[in-house]
Amino acid sequence: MIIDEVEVCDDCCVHSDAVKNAADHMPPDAALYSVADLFKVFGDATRIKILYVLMENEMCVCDIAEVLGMTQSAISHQLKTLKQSRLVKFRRDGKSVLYSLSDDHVHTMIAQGMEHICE
Amino acid sequence: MIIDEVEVCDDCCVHSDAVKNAADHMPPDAALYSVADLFKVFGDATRIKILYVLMENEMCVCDIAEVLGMTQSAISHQLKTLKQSRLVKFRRDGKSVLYSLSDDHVHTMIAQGMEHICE
DNA sequence: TATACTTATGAACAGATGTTCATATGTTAA
DNA sequence: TTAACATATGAACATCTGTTCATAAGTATA
Repeated sequence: MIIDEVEVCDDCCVHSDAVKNAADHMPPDAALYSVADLFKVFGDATRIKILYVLMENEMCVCDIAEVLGMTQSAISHQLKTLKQSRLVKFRRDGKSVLYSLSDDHVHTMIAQGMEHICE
Repeated sequence: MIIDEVEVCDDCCVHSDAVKNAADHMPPDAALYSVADLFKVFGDATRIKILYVLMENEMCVCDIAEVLGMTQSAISHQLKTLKQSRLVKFRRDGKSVLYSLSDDHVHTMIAQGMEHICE
């Protein structure tokens, strides 16, 4: 049996009502890709570390680099990603740029993740 | 000034107390990598779609494949990833293997993510 | 303005990731 | 047991991703 160019089994198609139901309750594709992209941002140890550091203090780029033992460039690149996802905000303070967490979602998200792996 | 093989600025090192504080409050590296890995699993649209489908019904592999319009192989590979992260569980039912969500963490995590992108 | 300092960015490279294809494994029914 | 069905898996391939290196852009001080 061929449906939408994809070959599927016959017995399973007995569940076609379930298939239909699931398809109907699916959020729009754009939303699904957006959430996936958001999680992708959390899906890197360096970025998680940066977020943890910023939970303690507002911090400049080179301080973060020092805490993590990484280059300024690497941190700056990652901060750009975090900015684009609106997970961190920033303000200029003289020569430095001070980064901090955008809102409480970051706390909540990470806490939720930690909870899962600690079970 | 050189610290730990990484060059850092001098002015920023005025914040060395903040640096020290942040470093002290950092969870162990293993935990950080584990959370990142968990988020990485959520960081793919196909896997997000699979999880959404499983919110509605317990489902077999080829039904999921049909809903998403993807090959059985692609879905099976992704289900393996989801199993390894304990996000889905499964049981055999005759020839089929029925997959379902492991626990409520999945709901909570995705809801949290959705909330963030909808702001 | 000139210099030093802090951050941002583009290109390049290596390693990771998702899908496909072919096929193996496992289950049921004839 | 044999045939048909459902799922799992390994290898290969193209794409994506994170870091490095070099350097540009922006800011403050002499």
